[in-house]
Amino acid sequence: MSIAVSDAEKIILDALWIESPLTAEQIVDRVAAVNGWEPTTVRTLLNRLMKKEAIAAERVERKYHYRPLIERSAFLKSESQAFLGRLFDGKLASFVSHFAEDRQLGAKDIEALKKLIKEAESD
Amino acid sequence: MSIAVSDAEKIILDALWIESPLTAEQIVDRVAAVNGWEPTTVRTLLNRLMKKEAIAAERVERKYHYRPLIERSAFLKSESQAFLGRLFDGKLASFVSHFAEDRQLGAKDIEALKKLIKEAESD
DNA sequence: AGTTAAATATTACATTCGTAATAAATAGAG
DNA sequence: CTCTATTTATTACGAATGTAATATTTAACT
Repeated sequence: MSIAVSDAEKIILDALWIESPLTAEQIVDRVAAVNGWEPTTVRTLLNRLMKKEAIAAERVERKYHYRPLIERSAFLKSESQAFLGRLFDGKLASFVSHFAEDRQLGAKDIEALKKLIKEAESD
Repeated sequence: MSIAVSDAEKIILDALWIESPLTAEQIVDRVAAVNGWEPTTVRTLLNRLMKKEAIAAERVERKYHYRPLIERSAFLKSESQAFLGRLFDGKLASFVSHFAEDRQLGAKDIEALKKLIKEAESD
């Protein structure tokens, strides 16, 4: 199975998926204030992601330049599968069905879904 | 926000959502072997769920009879929202879209989605 | 009433996670 | 060459989780 990335770690990855490589300092700038974190917290998360081999770093003079080793789409895929497996027997349809029963399906969702279905059918 | 239920605890809840009330012993019978758990592990999980007020128990002579306090559908709803929020900006369509891009959208899913859309539009 | 068996309650212990503080290394300033 | 500032590395610590072992209570048997 894939690498386990915690919620806090995912915030770091998000920054790197938007842009990479980034130095620790740049990552601090992008995520610390928003999440109410101290810079050291960000460093800890970077180190944990390194240990998990979810990111890699290259030393350029004094500083490390970090980049993701796992792809965003692969991550989303595995997280989605884990979610559906855990709660909906792995079936997307079950999930959407539950969603609909609960009236969480808004007009906008319906429009978006229609479009997706059309696309999926056309190719 | 809702009660935080861990993965292991959810397995206990699943058993109680299928049938309740159940005694600790009955729950052990239903989940211990399948998950490779000792009976004491099941007791621990029951106690934790009690503390979280996710389940309740009534003592009948020597034994407790457990029943869920949170509903399955409410649990699924909150977990679904947490999932979508964490990974897809809270948008169902984004999730499905990612699914489609990844070609994980099967014919059956499409059928189910169409049906749901029809239902959602009709009422 | 004392002993045992069954059930519940308490305690344990390693890992992961969130959240950092502190220590060490090293490049540049003087 | 020594001091300082910057950057990285190590250590910390409580809560939650997975996974149980042990202790206590209590009903029932002798």
